[in-house]
Amino acid sequence: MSGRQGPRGRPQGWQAIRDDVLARIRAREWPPGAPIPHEADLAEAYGAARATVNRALRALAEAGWLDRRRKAGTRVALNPVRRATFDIPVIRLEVEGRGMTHAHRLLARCERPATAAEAERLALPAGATVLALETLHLADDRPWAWECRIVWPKAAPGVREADLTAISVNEWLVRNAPFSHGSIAFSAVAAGHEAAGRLGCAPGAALFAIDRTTWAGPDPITEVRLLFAPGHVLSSTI
Amino acid sequence: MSGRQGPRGRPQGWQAIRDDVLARIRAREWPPGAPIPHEADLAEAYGAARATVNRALRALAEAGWLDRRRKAGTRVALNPVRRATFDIPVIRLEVEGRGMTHAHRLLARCERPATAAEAERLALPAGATVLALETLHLADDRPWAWECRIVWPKAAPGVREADLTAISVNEWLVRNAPFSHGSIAFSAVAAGHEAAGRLGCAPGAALFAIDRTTWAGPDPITEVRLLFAPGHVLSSTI
DNA sequence: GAGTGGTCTAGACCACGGG
DNA sequence: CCGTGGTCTAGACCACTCG
Repeated sequence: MSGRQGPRGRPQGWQAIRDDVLARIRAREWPPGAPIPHEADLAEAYGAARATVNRALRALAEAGWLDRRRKAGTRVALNPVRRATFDIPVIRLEVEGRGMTHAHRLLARCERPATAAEAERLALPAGATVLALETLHLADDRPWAWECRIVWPKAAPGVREADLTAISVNEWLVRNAPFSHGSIAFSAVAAGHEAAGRLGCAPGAALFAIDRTTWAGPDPITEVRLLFAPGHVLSSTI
Repeated sequence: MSGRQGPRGRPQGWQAIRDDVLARIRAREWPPGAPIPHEADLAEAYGAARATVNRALRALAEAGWLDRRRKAGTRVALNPVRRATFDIPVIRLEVEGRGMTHAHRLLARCERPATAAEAERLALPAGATVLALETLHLADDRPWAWECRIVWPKAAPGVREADLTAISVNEWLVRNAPFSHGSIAFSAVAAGHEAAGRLGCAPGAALFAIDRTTWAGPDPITEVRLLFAPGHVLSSTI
């Protein structure tokens, strides 16, 4: 996403228009809530085609700076909602990306009927059998994250036969069971006795938690809770 | 981002192409790492202009499904990195969006020289004076989040004169000091005695923390730590 | 060097939704 | 109703980068 650049690294084309419009918003030339000129007018002003202006304004709208509506026109967003985006990599790559060595241990693996609560959350048929897995991820031989997961084998064909000691479930699913959508939630929880034992920390320690559920169309693939060892930080730029 | 829809809600145009390509990726017709046909070929196959195919493929590349490089062509991404995006709204709107009433209390406000650590993190000139603020956000009269912040008035002109009891610093800055970039980090921390007192929880309770620093070009605007009352969950869809 | 994606243009049609 | 943004087309030039 570098974009065309001029002699001194200054963007050209639609990116130049985007930057100029953004500069005017920042300079309060077009204050929050105010309408900005129509695409056609801007196109003439910039000496560009309307499609080029459209490209620039669309980028600003996607970034939250503009509100665009047919007929109503384009306005500077009242509450410049900023979005933070996080990549969700395979845990192994996340660990390796921090310069550490990753390993994992499959602590438990069993097939059992889904509990009533699980069946409801995942819209599973009554009495469905799920694969329950517990994995400990290590970074440089120290506990990194404790992963508790259930998988619906119907939506992840082959998972029963996979050697999940060689490749972590996490990675197997990423490669073999692409999902269409899902939900993710971040929170802070106190370590229970079991988590404390797995992660080698004191009971009650503050742990960063990620809960994630993924679907392939109407079928649930997996539901997982990740508890990270104390001190874990998830960061990004905005 | 609704898109043109056909008779039964099926996307048309570039979105139809995007969905079809995505379906083929999911169906392993084009497995991870494999090249997909050139834009020109796809345009002919779909009976569309190349620009339309380009729009579809660009959307898939932005979403992480495809890797595109000039000359090398377009390939299915090897590690389908998924991104989670979170909106960062004004706290008041976040609270109200959950159906509660928001209020805030300015607990402390003082101007003081930046500490050495702050000056280094924020690249402030030696001896710079910052505005230090402490705010408690309430939802339905119960503690919601405790906000500790420093602001560099030079980058937020007018903040000294603002009545921060009427409008929270958070909101004032969003409206009056747009930032160009910044960093954000999520973590879990144990409540100290002060935080426990502010948030009305037990010392040592697991709290969800957000640390954020924002800049206007080369100038730092503000650095803030938000500690949320126990049980806070940040969720999103992917 | 040459192939591929990135972008621009000029013109056109159309869906949406404010008034 | 009808203005505005959303999208499509056909053709063109160009930047990047692989071989």
